[in-house]
Amino acid sequence: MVTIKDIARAANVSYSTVSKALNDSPLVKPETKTTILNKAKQLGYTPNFAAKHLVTKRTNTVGLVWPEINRVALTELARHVNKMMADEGKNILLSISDPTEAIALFSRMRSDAILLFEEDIPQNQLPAQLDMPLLSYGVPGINQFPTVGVQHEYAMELAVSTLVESGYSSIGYVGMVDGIGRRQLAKQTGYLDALKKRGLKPILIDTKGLNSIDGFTALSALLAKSPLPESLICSSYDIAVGTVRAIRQAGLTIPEDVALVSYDNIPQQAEADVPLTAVGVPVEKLAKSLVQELLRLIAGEEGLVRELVPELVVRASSHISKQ
Amino acid sequence: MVTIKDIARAANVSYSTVSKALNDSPLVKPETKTTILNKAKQLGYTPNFAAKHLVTKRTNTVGLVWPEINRVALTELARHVNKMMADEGKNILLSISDPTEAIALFSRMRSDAILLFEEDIPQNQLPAQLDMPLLSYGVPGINQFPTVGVQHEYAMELAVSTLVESGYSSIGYVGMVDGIGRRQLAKQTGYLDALKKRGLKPILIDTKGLNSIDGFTALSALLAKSPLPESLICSSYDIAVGTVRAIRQAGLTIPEDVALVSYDNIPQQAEADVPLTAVGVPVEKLAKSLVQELLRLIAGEEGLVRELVPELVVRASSHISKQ
DNA sequence: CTGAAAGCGCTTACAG
DNA sequence: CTGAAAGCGCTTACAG
Repeated sequence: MVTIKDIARAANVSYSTVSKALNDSPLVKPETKTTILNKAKQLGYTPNFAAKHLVTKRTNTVGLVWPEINRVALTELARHVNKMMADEGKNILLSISDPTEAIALFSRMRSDAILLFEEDIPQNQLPAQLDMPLLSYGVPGINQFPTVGVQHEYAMELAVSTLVESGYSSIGYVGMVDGIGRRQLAKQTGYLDALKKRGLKPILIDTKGLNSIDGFTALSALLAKSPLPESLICSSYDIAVGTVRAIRQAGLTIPEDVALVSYDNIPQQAEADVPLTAVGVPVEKLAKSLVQELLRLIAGEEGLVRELVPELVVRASSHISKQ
Repeated sequence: MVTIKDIARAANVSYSTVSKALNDSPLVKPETKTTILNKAKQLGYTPNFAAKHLVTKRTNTVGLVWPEINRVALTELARHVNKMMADEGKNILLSISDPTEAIALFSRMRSDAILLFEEDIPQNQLPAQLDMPLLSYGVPGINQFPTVGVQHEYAMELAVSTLVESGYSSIGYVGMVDGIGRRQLAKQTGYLDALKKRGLKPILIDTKGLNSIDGFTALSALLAKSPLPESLICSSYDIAVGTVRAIRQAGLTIPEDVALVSYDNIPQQAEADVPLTAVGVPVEKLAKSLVQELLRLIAGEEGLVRELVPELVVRASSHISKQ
């Protein structure tokens, strides 16, 4: 591989001058700079990350630990974070290995920071001393590192409240009910609390899975044996997609026959078969918050636990058109 | 961060001895080794990848370029490759950036090799000179780097042939028909050729997408207006999942009312609602082949273009139980 | 068996 | 503006 020494030789300067030119230092004469840059391109020079890192102590790399790589909303979030970090000159590198191994890897690589999409890593599964900031996206409480989370309970309160204001008192919840994963559990709890507070009867529809097809299957089964509630809250975008299909399949109309509010504030909700009313922290805000926290942590500032406030976006699916 | 010099100081030896001990060199006395290893653990030492790489010229890292991160079968493949490379002491690092950027990143990082899951990168979008082996998983032909591919056409021949042998002459194809992506196109071509060869009439059912829900929607729409073909070939596991649901939803039985063969040879096929007959290169074989090629390339051997031979696994979905 | 020395490819004070 | 020197954290011949 070509190094700055090769360029130096080709351009007839010292390699420290090459280094400065490559880093666009004002200390080098414009003409020299041009010559050097040309030679570099001509030789097909690619800077050596490792060597640079060794002296600068920065890798400009953030490790993302995400063994699952699934869910539309999480993928969307990863995409935004990747893009926004790139704009800051930081590269996201993803590992799908077990969290413990992935963290060890990023530690050896001296990533500037680690971002955890895996929510359920107890403190004791972490290396005893990790000289590296770590940020978790998830539900605070299970461990004590900095976390960006979402007020899932409040999101459900918003969802229930908009339906109640529209006159609904029969409100079902479509989601994975057996509480695998703290995020799912928090949503469900929020729903139950919001109904209880209003003296309404909860109707839990268990999807037994998190894919759109699971939402579809649960709703189809329900439709086959009993009428639907007047309105439904879907626990995620994926679930909502399946739910909508099942409802339309049965010849029912949204929102006329059943109103629907979906979790996950992502643009895809607007492009569903029926534009979906959604609650959740807008994915751009979530990504921005993660990126800001990451940058703060990298800058050596104190880690925080933050919970972001969900927002409600009303679209056709929860709004009954008067005719 | 603690370095080998810190350990040397703590263990009262030179840091070159520490280096040897850490690498389990036979040149260092067992007792000294033990002392050093203990001190290292005690101090929470993590080796610095960059420094090591700088001298050894190896990063033991393979970059995976996969902007999409979707599809069950691809995720399954990534998981297998990740695991098998880990067993070889190599770490897979995934980038979801644009392929060009991702490749540039892995180039600066001096990955030992790059694996492309993105199939459609023309040669001219690559850096002029990439001093690094690159392996593509996909359809050979669009570029000229080493490729591991699948004989999609033969897979479809297998699928059609097993159905024909079971007595079917009405065989539909469920998939994304407008040819986005060369993998999809190859499957479709294989199907059309296999039918043509037998003088059978092709029936293309366009899913207009690659998610399970797209398969479901396409089948539902079809069921609503006309009877199904006697048998169907689904272009992927995701599509098959949706297809099966739609068929059962309509009160039909597999394989009695419609026989089904699915693409993608992954264990998940056996666990579908109906165990699915599947064609494709078994995912472990595919992963093994990718890993072997990668290791060969890393060892400096010549790059090849290989196409693997799909296999047929017969399960209940294509087998009519005589009663 | 142990240690001193050179060097991997860079950046960055420091002289000139 | 340019270059020589030191040093980042390691490995690996080479002496002892």
